[in-house]
Amino acid sequence: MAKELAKAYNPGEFEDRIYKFWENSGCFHAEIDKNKKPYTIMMPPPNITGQLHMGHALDNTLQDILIRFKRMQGYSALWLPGTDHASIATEAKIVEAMRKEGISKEDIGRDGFLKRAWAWKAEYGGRIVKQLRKIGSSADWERERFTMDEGCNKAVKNVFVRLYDKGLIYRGERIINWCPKCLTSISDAEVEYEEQAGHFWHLRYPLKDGTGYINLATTRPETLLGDTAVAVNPNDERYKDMVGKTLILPIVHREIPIVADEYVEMDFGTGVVKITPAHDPNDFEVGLRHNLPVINVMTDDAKITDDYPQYAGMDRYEARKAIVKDLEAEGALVKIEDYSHNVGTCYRCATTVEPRVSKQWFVKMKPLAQPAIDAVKNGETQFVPSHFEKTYFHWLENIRDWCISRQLWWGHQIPAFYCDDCGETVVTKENEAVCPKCGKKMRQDPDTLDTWFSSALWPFSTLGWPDNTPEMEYFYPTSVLVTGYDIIPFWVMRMMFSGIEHTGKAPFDTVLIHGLVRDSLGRKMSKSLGNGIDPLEVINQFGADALRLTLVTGNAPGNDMRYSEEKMTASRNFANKLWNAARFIHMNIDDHEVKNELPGELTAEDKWIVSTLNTVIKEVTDNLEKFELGIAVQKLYDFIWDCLCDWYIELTKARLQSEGKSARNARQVLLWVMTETLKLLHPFMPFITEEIWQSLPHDGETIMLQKYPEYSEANHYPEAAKQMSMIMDAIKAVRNRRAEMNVPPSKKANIYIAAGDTETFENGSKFFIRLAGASEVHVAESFAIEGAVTVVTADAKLYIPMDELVDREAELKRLEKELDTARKDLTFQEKKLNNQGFMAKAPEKVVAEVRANAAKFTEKIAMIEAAIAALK
RNA sequence: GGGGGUAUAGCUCAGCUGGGAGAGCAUCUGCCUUACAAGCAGAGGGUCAUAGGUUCGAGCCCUAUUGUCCCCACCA
Repeated sequence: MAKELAKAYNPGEFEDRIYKFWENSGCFHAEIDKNKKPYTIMMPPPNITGQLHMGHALDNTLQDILIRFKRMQGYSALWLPGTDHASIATEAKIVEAMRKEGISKEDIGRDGFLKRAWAWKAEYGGRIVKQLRKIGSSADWERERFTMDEGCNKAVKNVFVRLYDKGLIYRGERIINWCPKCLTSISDAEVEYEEQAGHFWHLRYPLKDGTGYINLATTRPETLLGDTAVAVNPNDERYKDMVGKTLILPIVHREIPIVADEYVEMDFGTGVVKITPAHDPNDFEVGLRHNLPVINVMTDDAKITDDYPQYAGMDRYEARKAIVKDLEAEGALVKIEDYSHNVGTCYRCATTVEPRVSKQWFVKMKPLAQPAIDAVKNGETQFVPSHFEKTYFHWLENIRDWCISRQLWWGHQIPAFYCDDCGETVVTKENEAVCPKCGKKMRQDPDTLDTWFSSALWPFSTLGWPDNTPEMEYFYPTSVLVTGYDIIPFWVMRMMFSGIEHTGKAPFDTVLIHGLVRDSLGRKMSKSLGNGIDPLEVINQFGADALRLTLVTGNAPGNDMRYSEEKMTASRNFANKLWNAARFIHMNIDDHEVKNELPGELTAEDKWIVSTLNTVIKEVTDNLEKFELGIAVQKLYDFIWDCLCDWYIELTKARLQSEGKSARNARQVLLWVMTETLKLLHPFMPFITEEIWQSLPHDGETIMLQKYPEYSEANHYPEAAKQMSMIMDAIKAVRNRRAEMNVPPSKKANIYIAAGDTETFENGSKFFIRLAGASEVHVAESFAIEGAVTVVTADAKLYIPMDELVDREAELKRLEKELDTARKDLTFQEKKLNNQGFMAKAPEKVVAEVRANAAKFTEKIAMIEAAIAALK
């Protein structure tokens, strides 16, 4: 039984209600079903600290479109959602909250802190997934996971032990990026570089033998405390004799050698570099090559250590000032230059990173990277668009070992145990360990793992791995990963090598990459700029469907897009258009018994809309299969607005006002076409399509489980389509002429249509009355009419006798102009037909098209010439 | 320094394996034609960045140049 649609489109009235209906009915849930093919998408887990932003909205809209499409196609479509524990971000948030209460981490200890963290997660961790529901995400919430839940923890331990046993995880004293504010190591990928204005301090280090000095420059004079050498290029003639000599380090007065190393550029500065292995990654490498001591001069919060009493406790910037002053006093400062250079900062807190030598855990990357490269090279996984493969290769080919230990408490604790007595290390999945040598209880490594270590396992840890679960068997490898290009190095890459290493299979068939949502000026949305748009506010104002449509329209894979309110208005207007088309159909069917199927007998216009829809079905499906979502939705937009609303509904109005079979059939076609169209559109705009579908006569509980429309040979009517386009062309031409002559729509006129195909125009003559301002329509093969406005199309010549409007001169001029255009058109086609190369090499289909065009223009020319003759 | 994206109508962007350039918005004209003024009908507006090349044919493929954006590396 049809129920009433509200007068205006008001998404706020039904979106939440429909979402609840879906969620309660369980149709988001995917089951293992051997009669269906699986289709799997793992939702990139948003951080529990996160708030829904446009990036999430885009990412989830794309995934939801794909998953709804495949679900309707009959796949067992699993979209597995979840959240990420986001170690640094979450820990920072909790530490900050505690700071306001005057408590520190140490005050409450590890267990107390973790208790607080879990409580925080329980309270706020679900916020983001609630927000994801607002945009219509049809995720399987029954399977929702968390990167720190028991299953993920099991997978993490398993992976750690496996890689350790294979020698791919090791612990070592290395130089790493250290954040003095977060007090943890961070990986190379977590360092962001920014241009900063700084200085070049030119220093003078004296030779021990008193024979002279060596000049060099530094941007960080405070690291001088940790200098253990000075380096020059081995090929540098200027310093050839110096190599091997000893210098006295100013202030500290330590003896340091001059070494030769290829790393030094002769052309830069004085060609001399001071070497501080403990505080610079390159210097560290030089130090290794020359066996230099590593002297750490800073504490973990970047203050000078007690080894240098005159600076002890100063932070690095204070110490810099003091040291520069002392250098000057000692005569070791030559000059100061302004210099702008890139400084590494913590991606989380923007504090300048301090390179630091410390003992950390690493993953050996080279052996893992190669199979991940191969999987994409051999097509096991493909990127869309494919050029992102290059980014991916570039990263993997230049990869360095991954520092995975973090000096944080919120995360997966490293499953390594140490014996405080004998120094033995045990790596185990168990929760405790006893020293195999001295039998003492061992102490677990206090550090946790990089957040990405657990997200790297997301595609299979969520399916029960390492156990060989039925889910793993059925849903893995997954079908598509949808994510932004900025996440390729952090996550895509790591999932790829993890999946291959641990399951033997690449985790996805396709990686669909999208761009960033920028503001209307093209700027990245950011908190500091305050230009972020809150998707929830947008949904409140325009509706989730409109937001989804905006995000997917005109958005090609991999490209950034701009958000603007104008686009939202346009999308909302489209929703309103569809809504009103549905209301129109209601108006016409509500008082009748209307079957939702095509009638046996179809008129030309019925066949035209059915056939056009049929083509749209085929194209949209093809586009979706190829991830061309923006193109697909554009076609639906055009079909609905242009074909269905502006043409078909208008074409049927006259019939609908009549009685009998013709009206009955029109109602049926309208209902059927609308229903099929709603199904096609449903993945893109799930709420409005459900609401309308429910209101119309239908079978089944929800549109989301209807079969996605399929192309049908029976609905293919090329002949009717051609006939209708002849009529529509003629109607457009008449409207055009009337508008040109400023004839008001209220002024009707007779129309005489001279055409070869009189039958088609006879049948279509009724349309001219409603759509072309005709009072009467006459059709014949030819007419001899004088003093009429003449309109020529490729298929017909139309006369509109409007004596008072006819300006013979103007009419002649216009016709001559049209003749000229038609002749040019013909020449263009003929040129091709006379081109031997074209005739010999162009495909038959193209040649035939050109021939047909030539014939059309020839005919048109003849008609225009006849019209001109008649006027004269 | 290395890698990549992008350049199409006034603006925002599509353009699928090469076959006479499209949409939305904006502009202009005329319409309250009983689904919709969040609408209808019509119009104007583009040497597809530049220069070469491949091809019967190039917005699309190749080369170079220019503008612009991004990523990586980090010369102390």
